[in-house]
Amino acid sequence: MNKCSQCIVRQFSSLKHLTKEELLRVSACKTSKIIKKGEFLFEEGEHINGVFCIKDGVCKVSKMSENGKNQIINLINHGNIIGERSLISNEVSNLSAIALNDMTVCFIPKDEIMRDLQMNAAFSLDVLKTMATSLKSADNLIVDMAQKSVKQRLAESLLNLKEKFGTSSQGVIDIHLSREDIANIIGTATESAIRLLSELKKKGIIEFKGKDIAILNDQELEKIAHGF
Amino acid sequence: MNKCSQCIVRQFSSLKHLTKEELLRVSACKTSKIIKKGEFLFEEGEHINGVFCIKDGVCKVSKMSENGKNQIINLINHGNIIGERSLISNEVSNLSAIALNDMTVCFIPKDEIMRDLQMNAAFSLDVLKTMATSLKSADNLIVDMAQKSVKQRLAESLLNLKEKFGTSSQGVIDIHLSREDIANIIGTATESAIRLLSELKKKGIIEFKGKDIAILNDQELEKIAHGF
DNA sequence: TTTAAAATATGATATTTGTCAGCTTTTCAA
DNA sequence: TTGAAAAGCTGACAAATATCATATTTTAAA
Repeated sequence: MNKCSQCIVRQFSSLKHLTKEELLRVSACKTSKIIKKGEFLFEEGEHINGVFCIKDGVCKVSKMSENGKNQIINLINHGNIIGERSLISNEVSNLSAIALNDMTVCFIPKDEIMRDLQMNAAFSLDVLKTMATSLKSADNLIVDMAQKSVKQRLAESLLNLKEKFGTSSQGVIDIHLSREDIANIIGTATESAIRLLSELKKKGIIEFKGKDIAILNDQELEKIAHGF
Repeated sequence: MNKCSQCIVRQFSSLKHLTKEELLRVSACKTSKIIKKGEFLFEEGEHINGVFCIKDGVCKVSKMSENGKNQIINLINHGNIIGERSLISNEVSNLSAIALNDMTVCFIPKDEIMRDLQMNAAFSLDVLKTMATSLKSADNLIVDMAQKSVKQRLAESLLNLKEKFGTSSQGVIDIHLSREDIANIIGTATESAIRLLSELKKKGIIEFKGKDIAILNDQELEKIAHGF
């Protein structure tokens, strides 16, 4: 079994504040899992009872609206932790997490995390800080959703994806999303997303072949995103 | 000077987890302020350097979008605390807070709160819980903004306002908002908000005279909010 | 490999929402 | 008290977006 002390998640998450002894305990009680592309990490309404450390892969975090449409709230990359909120608020999850590609994750049971939260102030403060940052992005997203046009949101999302996942040698953004997923990120109909992507392509601002998308003109895309 | 131990804010916020000694220290270093209707509690980009306890009054928490339109993210009632996020993330505020009526607030400087966060695990865990809850509502708001129509959002907002602020004897919701503020809550143009309010009035679902708004038919409004 | 299902694409059209203009009512300070 | 400014209201129209229909391409299972 792999040790948590060596894990990528430890480097990038609040877990870096755990002591050696705490890490050993976590190592001892964690379970490892492979989640295949398209499978649920967890579902809306589910008791999670712990947190997931993402060692490899990416998942989309989404929520069903009352209209029956899915909204993707966030994409979570390897190195990150997910599920800590429901654990802290002690409620069933209000979100679903679905693997976008094959994932390797570890599951740490609730009791261990809660114990560390209570005993280790540095850890607890760092989790607090992470949540404060999440709240800030959530606020920004609320404003964007409420006030920006679909075109602006698409432009911004493409830039965010490039920033978050990087690009391959050819400038292709390193994440493969269906048109439906893109639409569900920006909060629009799939057809609208497709149309606007085609429009950006026609204008030479982006290029794509299937799910391989490359941004050719970042500046122009930023202009659109910021409303000039 | 009033003691924090008697304060309404203590009853309803995480401060209830502070010990007697901690409360005394807070009492000693806090400053009291009157904020008049329309004045800023704090502004976007400002270093807050502490938290505000709202003893009386209501403020709107908003953010300017890049399009130059204001979005109201939340309304904060007396008994609550505001400003803890920027304090925790150690950044300038990304939000503005403006008094909707005359307010009485106390300001607790950053150092005192940070000290309590580090020393008092129960307090820190409760702040964590509060933030987890805020994140959940933020997620819900993102989904609503992205997926619901303006009409749905208006219906939902009216129900939320009634729930949050209660009603007077005549069924009038106990908060006075301008049409512009209502529009900025639901994320639409003022004219659209006015039009939809008129429509609801014409259908007998709500009644209003100026800023006095009463819901006559909660069920029907819920149907609209939930998309039936 | 074949083939059915899913994803992508595009046109036509309907609906929603925003914008602009002009008018009335309310508010508030001189 | 009054008059200017702000807020509220409504109509006409424009722009953005959703929906429906249908065709094409891609994917994946048999």
